[in-house]
Amino acid sequence: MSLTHIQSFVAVAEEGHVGRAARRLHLSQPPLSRHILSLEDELGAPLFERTPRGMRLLPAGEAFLTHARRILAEVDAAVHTVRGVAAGRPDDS
Amino acid sequence: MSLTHIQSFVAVAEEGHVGRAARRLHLSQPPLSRHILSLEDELGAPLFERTPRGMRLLPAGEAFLTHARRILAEVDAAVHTVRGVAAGRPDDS
DNA sequence: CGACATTACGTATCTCGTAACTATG
DNA sequence: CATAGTTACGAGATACGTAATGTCG
Repeated sequence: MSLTHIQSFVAVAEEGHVGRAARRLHLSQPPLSRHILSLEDELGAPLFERTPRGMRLLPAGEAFLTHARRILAEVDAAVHTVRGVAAGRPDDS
Repeated sequence: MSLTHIQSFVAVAEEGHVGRAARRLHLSQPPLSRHILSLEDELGAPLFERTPRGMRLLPAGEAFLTHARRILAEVDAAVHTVRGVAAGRPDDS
């Protein structure tokens, strides 16, 4: 599992379509589709239901989405905190 | 930044040596050293002070360590939650 | 057949490990 | 000169994009 896969998952969950999420991420559909499949494979469970209209979150996907957002937010916070501390600002982690 | 880099950082922070952390991660020194350098490059600030005895955390590194542990714990929680939900257990995220 | 996702496949990029190098007490 | 980290470099693994292939209403 990589941060890239997690970002891809969040984009697909929010857009409901692989194609639309791909445009948002400046990526083509196939790699993005592979990110999701690889994530599902690694977790051992499907996260989306495939419909002719696109991708709909399954309960496992909803659960993962909550954590995924927290992970990405934490990464962001880490970056900002380190830059702040390195610049001499007090640590607000 | 990747989860691998973050795991590498935590191992080096905890061991205080690249070489020892590399053994713990079943990796050789050079890739591990590169993970740290690449992290520092991406964050725009050094995280460790290099001493003849090994690596000592700088304040920016201490700040990053807190977040890094939180990120890895959150990833772990995500995996367990998804597996639980997929197995029909209620979501305790 | 239209609107999607997925698979095939070749190329570019990344990442590893071995070996060589650098630095410091 | 011993002990640490870093840089060079070639080989194997990854990940991209284009094109082809499902799949389902």
